[in-house]
Amino acid sequence: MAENLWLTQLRADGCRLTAARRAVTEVMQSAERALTPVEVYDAARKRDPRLGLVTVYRTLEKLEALGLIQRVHHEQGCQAFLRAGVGHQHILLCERCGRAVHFEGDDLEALFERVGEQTGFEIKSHWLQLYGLCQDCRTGF
Amino acid sequence: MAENLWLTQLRADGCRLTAARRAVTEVMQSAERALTPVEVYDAARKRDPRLGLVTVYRTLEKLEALGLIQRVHHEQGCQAFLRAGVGHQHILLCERCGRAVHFEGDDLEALFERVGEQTGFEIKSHWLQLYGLCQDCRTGF
DNA sequence: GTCCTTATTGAAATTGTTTTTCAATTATAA
DNA sequence: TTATAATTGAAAAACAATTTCAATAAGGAC
Ligand SMILES: [Mn+2]
Ligand SMILES: [Mn+2]
Ligand SMILES: [Zn+2]
Ligand SMILES: [Zn+2]
Repeated sequence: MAENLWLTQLRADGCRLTAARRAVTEVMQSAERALTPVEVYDAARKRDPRLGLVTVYRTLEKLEALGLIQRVHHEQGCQAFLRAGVGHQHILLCERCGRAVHFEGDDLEALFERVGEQTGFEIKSHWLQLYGLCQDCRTGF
Repeated sequence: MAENLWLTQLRADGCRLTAARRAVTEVMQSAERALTPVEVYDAARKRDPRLGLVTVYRTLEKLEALGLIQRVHHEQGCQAFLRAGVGHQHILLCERCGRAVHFEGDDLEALFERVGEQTGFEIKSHWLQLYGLCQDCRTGF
């Protein structure tokens, strides 16, 4: 069988393993940057030419529900998906090529404390995204 | 005349002051939470019943270009607008009632330093949003 | 105030995206 | 194999945002 982890997860969730799901899964697993549904569609049809866009939407929804991919918010347009990070991580995006990297270790407790006191809010969660230039995009290309 | 600041800014940008712009401006200036274009439309029509949704889109675009309002990204749906913060500020949102508050004073230099070294990225900017419960929503209401 | 120019407007049409519906297909367990 | 029910893609529908365009009206010139 030699199933990869995501497919095993899908199966564990009661899903059938279809050509469509394999194609979308492979695309998302190997993507270095966040992809829109249409981008996933175009890439995945190279593996399964009969694939429909509707199924891409449905599969992305499923993968997101399983925590295998996550939505990436961008200044203009927020419908791109990326492999999810493990545990508590955030994303660092290259402004030029779009490459996405996860990082961890942000320590914001002191900030929460102070902001909570100043505003009367009880801070529950946060959302942090960094932007920059990746190694390749810095050095020539 | 007694024009308020946003209208003055619009005029300085060469805009004419119309009923539509006054209505949208007033709505956005007094909103305690981020509003979608349709929400702005509904609220602003109470002041200018002839207002069209297209003009709401156009006016929001203009106000955003002038830096008077900003887009707020939310897990489901990212087309809401809010008064912009002054200088370098971020947003704190109430998960229950949507109330939005600006705060400042996040110091992330050490994080950037470390993440930059680990990833090879040159960090250019960042995006931070906090979620929680506002005073009212914590205490009964 | 009146006139003139031109930015602005709203309705309608268009475009683009996401969701729903449904009959045909097909993965999987028996 | 066969039976069953999940899954699929096409088409339609719903929704969101943008473009087009003739009518309107803001604001400067007088
Ligand atoms: Mn964090
Ligand atoms: Mn900051
Ligand atoms: Zn790059
Ligand atoms: Zn609240």
